[in-house]
Amino acid sequence: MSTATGKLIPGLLADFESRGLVHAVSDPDLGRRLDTEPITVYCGFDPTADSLHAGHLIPLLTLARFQRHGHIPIVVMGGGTGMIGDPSGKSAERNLLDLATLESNLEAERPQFARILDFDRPGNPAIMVNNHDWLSDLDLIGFLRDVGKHLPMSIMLSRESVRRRLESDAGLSFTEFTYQALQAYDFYHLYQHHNCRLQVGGSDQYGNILTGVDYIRRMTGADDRATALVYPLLTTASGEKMGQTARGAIWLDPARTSPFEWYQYWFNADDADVIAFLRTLTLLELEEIAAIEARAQADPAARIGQRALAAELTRMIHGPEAAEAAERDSRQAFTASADPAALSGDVPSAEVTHADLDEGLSLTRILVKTGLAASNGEAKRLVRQGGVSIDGRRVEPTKRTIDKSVFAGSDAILLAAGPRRRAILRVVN
RNA sequence: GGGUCGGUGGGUGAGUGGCUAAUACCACCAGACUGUAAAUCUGGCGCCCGGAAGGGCUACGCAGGUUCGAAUCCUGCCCGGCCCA
Repeated sequence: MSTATGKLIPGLLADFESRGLVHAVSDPDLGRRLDTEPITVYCGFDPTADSLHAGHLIPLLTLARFQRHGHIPIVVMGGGTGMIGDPSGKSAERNLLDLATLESNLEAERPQFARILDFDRPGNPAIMVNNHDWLSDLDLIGFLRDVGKHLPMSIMLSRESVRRRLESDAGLSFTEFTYQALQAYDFYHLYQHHNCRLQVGGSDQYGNILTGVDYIRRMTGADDRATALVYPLLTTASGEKMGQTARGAIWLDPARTSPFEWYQYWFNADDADVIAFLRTLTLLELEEIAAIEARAQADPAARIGQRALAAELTRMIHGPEAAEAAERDSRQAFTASADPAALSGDVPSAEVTHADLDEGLSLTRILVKTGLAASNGEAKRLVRQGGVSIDGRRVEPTKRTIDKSVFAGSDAILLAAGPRRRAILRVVN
């Protein structure tokens, strides 16, 4: 983390391996190369939303690890390829995004990258480029002659992502098929203009990246090789995509996923996942993680791993103050004698007036208003099933309304829905 | 262009005129047990109104039509698979 500028720290590939972050490497010599010279490495991101989400943490951190070891990371925003859509890992043809949307998404994500990568680091600053800048210059005939000519059809067709889609009912359009050619061209462009020698990505990208590696070799004939390094696609112990919930992705943007919710997501990680998450999703040293693991095993009920994971990730994405607040809120909101007035604004909340209270409030509406239930029906169900409590006391399944008596003189109450969701209801005037 | 098969709720995928807000599995939610974990068991899982009983609305690619009644039949269109050209 605190490395002298430009100084190379050896052992990077071994560190990746120890963390379980190496699925495949195309050059067996990569470890040595990384230890002897600074290498420029890139990873592509498709700006499909106006925020990054938890699924982007691994690629983001991968680049950060390179930078901290003295290498130069390039973030390639897929402004051009985002208009095409990568078939890898997708079961259906993707919606194409228009340029204006991509541009605004890209701008929104830029500061999120800057939280993890240092764009001003002396010696090896991170670089961000948009592949629209060069892909949009390509003309069809030039592309077919200069790029397409060097891409063997047999290899491109044999790619797992392509084959699977061709065999599926969804099919594959020429446009999507072309994606790997554009990605190959990206790599070549960066090889030429930024001296980029390595591309990293998820294992589903391996074929695409190798297409680029081959293309560069054909074009340059150089033995200064372009290389592919891919990490395994992480799933949770129950086989789910990491960072996805039934209600959708969890986001880095605090307006989409509050720091409290972000903290809670990681706090709720399964025991079976938590150590792997610490290794792959944080920059904590392996020895430190091993120490956490030992303590966690000695006392699983203390959820030491989850605490460390949630704290570390919240600090990384939202900063130390937000992390401390999330920790405090979580401790407070999940004890029986919680004081709702002491909770920060990051805990979901809603407000009612004294006049509302005098009339009597529909419990159903309050649950919806605080976001604890998505619809009135869901809220009623929740109450009927005994899943709601107020200030630590179970609400009777037959209860329909609440009045000022539940506030007992206070101006806020803590609502709980099930074991792991909390919200505050405040009275205001 | 011709033929043929298909498009169902978050996912997979049944259903081929009323018994179907729609089988099953997964995911998800709640309860019990726990540690804000896992496993297990129980219940639930479109939207609105209602304390409830119940009622209303919307939904099976899109638009029309037949019928007392359609996810199911007919016509046209859109999208996709496969075969032929």
